[in-house]
Amino acid sequence: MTAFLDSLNREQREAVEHFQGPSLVLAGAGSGKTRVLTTRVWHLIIEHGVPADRIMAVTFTNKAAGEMRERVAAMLDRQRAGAWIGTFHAIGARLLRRHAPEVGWTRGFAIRDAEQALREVKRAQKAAEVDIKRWSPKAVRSCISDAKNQLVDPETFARAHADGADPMLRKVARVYPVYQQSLREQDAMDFDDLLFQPVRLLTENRCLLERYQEHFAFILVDEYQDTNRAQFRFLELLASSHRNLMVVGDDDQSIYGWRGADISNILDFERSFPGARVVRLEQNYRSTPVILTAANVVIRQNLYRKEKTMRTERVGGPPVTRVEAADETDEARWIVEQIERSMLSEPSLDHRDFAVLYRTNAQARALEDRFWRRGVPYQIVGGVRFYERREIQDVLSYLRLIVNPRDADAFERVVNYPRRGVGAVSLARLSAFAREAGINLLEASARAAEVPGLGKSPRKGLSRLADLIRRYSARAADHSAGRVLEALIEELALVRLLREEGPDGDDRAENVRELVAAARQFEAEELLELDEGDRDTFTDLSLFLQHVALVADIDRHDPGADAVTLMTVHSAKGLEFPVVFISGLEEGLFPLSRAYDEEQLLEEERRLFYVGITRACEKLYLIHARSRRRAGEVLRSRGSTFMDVLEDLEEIRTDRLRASRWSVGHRSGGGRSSAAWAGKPRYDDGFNQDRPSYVKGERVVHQTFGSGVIVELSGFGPDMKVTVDFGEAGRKKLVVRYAGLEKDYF
DNA sequence: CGGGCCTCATTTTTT
DNA sequence: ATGAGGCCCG
Repeated sequence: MTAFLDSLNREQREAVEHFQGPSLVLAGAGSGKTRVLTTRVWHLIIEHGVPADRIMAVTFTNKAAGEMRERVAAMLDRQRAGAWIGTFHAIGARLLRRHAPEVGWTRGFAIRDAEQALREVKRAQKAAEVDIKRWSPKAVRSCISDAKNQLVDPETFARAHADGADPMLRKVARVYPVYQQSLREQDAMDFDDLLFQPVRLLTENRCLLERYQEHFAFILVDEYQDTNRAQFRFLELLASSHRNLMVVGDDDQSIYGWRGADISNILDFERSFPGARVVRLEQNYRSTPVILTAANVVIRQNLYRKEKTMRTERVGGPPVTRVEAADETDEARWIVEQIERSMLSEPSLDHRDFAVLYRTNAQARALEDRFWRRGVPYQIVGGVRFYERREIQDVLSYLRLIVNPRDADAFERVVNYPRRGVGAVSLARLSAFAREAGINLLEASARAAEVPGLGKSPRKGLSRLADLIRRYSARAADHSAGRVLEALIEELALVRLLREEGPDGDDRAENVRELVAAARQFEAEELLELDEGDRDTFTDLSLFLQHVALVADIDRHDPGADAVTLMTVHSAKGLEFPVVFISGLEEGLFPLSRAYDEEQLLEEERRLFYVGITRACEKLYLIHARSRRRAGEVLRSRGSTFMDVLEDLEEIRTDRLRASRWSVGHRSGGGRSSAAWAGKPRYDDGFNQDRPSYVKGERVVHQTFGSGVIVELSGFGPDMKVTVDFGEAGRKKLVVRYAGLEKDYF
């Protein structure tokens, strides 16, 4: 039994054996933190006799949760574990599945994904008469999301900003309450509600809070550096009485600041929980010292962090290789060839041992093209997510409507697919009727005959739809999700419909089939792990939808597949590969140009680079291209300054660059030489006299915002931005090359 | 009401 | 470059 403890180093053991009180484990990359977490759960159960279900372990991804669940179960040797292990969102949802009525929803509430939420924002903007063109729904959604993550409810927000100085916030102050009201009417929550509403629940219900404080005697949190305000508050509420809270994280790997993650949660943990025991895990078990040194040197550039240096007992290792390519095609070609070369010279390597990481999903395209053409197996994680594909959303919307007839978003998606002759006009008439009668759209459809002004075909289409949903709702009561899904697809002849759509139809039909398979798999595996109470309360179909709403694309990554992994650096967090290529290491791309504005953003980009480096066990390649197509334009670029601090690099140029006469005498960093192969670069350097330059205080005219005064300049070259005060229209930060500004000479 | 054409913005990362 | 969304016409 002590075998689990004996295999740990001193610090890991200290963390595992920590019993009561708060504790902060600063776990560097590759330091075995998952092992520490799982072993501690095991230790609490076996050594201290804590009942498994009184332990809550929170992770960042479903995948991490699954891994932890498995490992704990394995250690406990088939004793039913029963600990609450999951993401904040999953755990929040689980609590709400029990108590939602106390905050204004039913227990069967639907969960809106990002896209559904966006449509909801648009509807809310229309209802609140906030121009959708002037105020981008995406920006509004992100404002609302920020507010929820800061635990600001619609009323408080409206009170604070309705007459505020910021025009954007003034608009959001009108939209947010409408948006939230609409969600509630449809019995739906967005992702942020899964954090926000549990906090409300526990704050407003003293009794319940005490019950759960008592129940969750021990709380463990993974990836603590990525928690936001709402998550912190959730933990604080539950842990404030017993303070048995262990958080594990690495401030150097905090890369979700843009999503509201607050790095000060981890930096200030000792202040929030005085007396916390701090354990540092600085021993790295993953990478060669060469790679580790590179990582240390990079992250040391950051100021806003807790000082630490990862060390390893390993020795040697090949140098980090810096590769310069001509453009993204050349870059992709070189990477694929290098993988083939490596596998030839090192027969023990499999495709699965390689990963190609990049900053933005758009970069996957050129890479995929090359892998595909060379016939090298690959798997891409991220990009267009499976569950967000149009055909999948269409089918899922039927299921959503079957489970929850109040779901107007699902209704609108489904009402005219397949065609039922119901367009915008009919829908408006139906909505008006429904509103007047105080019923939902589905009920209104069942009474289509009474709706004034409806044409013959919409009338017929609507009552058929109502009938269809009614039949399937009945069927869902005693049939599995897979069966319901299959019957539905059959009845709607969806496969044929998709096939007839054209070239992509077959793929789409295939995806729909994959969805059926996913439902089947859910029933065979995941369903069994759920609460018995939940399984009694909800239909299988409802449980399937609850599950689908919370799976991310990274969860679909199969580390065992015989394929090279292509993914963003963000997605790669928590993973490791023997050989890692980080591609697109260019100024403006990695770091992304917008990060130049603020030191904090730049530090986050650097942490992201650090995360990328530390994914590699044996060999690391850093690749940059001299020119790259981005959004239709060819941009010239130079190697990322992030690489400048690295020493002892092996430096390579691709064949194509060597063959090009332009590479002779090329001044690195200058980026002045115009290359024949790169097409006509539109932006050469920062000193182009054809481009207007701006100074503070200058007057400019913008097409929509009118005349304004420049109050600030930032960025440089193609990324130059100006902040302009347009008076009535407010202050805007604009990218010069897109803004189409003209000088205002009065 | 639906199809096709045109414009426009996109260009970050995801539970 | 490419896709999504809006607008107009049949």
